[in-house]
Amino acid sequence: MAAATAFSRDGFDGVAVDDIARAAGVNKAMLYYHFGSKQDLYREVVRDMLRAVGGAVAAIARSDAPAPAKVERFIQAVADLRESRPWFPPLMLREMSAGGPRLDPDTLVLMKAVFAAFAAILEAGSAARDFRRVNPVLAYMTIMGPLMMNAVRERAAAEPGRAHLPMFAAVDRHELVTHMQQTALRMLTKDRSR
Amino acid sequence: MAAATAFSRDGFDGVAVDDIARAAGVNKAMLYYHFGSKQDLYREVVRDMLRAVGGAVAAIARSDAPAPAKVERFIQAVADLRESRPWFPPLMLREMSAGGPRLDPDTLVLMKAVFAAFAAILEAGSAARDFRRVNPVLAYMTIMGPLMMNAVRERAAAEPGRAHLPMFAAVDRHELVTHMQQTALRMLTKDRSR
DNA sequence: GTCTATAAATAGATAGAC
DNA sequence: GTCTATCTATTTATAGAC
Repeated sequence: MAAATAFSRDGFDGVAVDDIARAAGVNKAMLYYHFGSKQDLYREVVRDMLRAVGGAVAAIARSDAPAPAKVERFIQAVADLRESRPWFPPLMLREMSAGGPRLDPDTLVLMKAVFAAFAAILEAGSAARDFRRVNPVLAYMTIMGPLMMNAVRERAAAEPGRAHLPMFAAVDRHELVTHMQQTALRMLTKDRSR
Repeated sequence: MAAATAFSRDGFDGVAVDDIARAAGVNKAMLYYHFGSKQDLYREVVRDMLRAVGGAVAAIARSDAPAPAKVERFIQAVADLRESRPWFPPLMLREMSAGGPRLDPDTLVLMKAVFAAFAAILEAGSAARDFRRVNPVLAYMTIMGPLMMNAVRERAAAEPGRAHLPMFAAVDRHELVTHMQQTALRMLTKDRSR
């Protein structure tokens, strides 16, 4: 979706509907005909994203793998979603930074489902004594935060004249996933077996 | 600074210079007289923020505490900066999400200093064999990511009609800092003695 | 359904009085 | 240095032809 790319890069206010239309190969009146308003178009983009994330995460939570494997797959899934929908992290972080003024109740339900699936994984791990008890909100932030922030870091790194800065050094995708899987399990497990 | 609050909430394009002026108790022409343009004003806000962060972090890196204590103080300092400058996390995440189009070379130097100080802490820890070798960029993301993302999560949680959602539950500041300190050290240390 | 043209509002920036 | 008034460009949104 062209709108998703534009919104994630320039923000809701930074994008002109005209530009979205041109990028999508239609004209402005078409967008208004199909979506009603700029805000409705934006909401559709956010919802599509949240449905994708929620679907993937819920499937993992429902599976019957051990909880540590579920956490590893959760991290892999979020990393994969970032590949298939590059606008996911910046759009999410922008919306949260703004205080979520364009998150209506229907969209909040979708966000809620994502977190609920993650929390269910933690709960399963605690019940099986694989995990110690951790505040699920903090655990969620600890896993999602680096994945989201690294994605926008790479976005900023891609601009010209940045590559030489150490903080914008390229990080291999597999290295990122492995690091986050290890860190997450170190955070969650009681013993030192990993 | 009123401009910082406005930019962090609504983004560069989402704020009208008129609104910033009103919030600051002056008029628009005054802002242009003193700052030249909206972009220059924005850059001053970002630079002020980065100078504050860089100063705090560099002081910690320079101190002669053991590396694990430095990491703990780093986390505490970032959490404190978020209190004294609430616009810090959203402004940072927004700018990175946009690809940093308003980060000029002088501002990048300030960003570079923050990361350099953090990397120096890691290096000291590795040299003293307190830490295992970890990609410093990933370690930086793993610590900054949750702190930044939790800050904007709380911002979104503050909007009306959100408090009942589990993902917007309040998290005690001390609990956040303690959790991040523990998680960071679990990530960095070879053994699990903590 | 798809387009062109345009209305109506708003924004960044400046001129010029004091 | 500080203000009011205004210019100019841009933007969301819609009217109306086809």
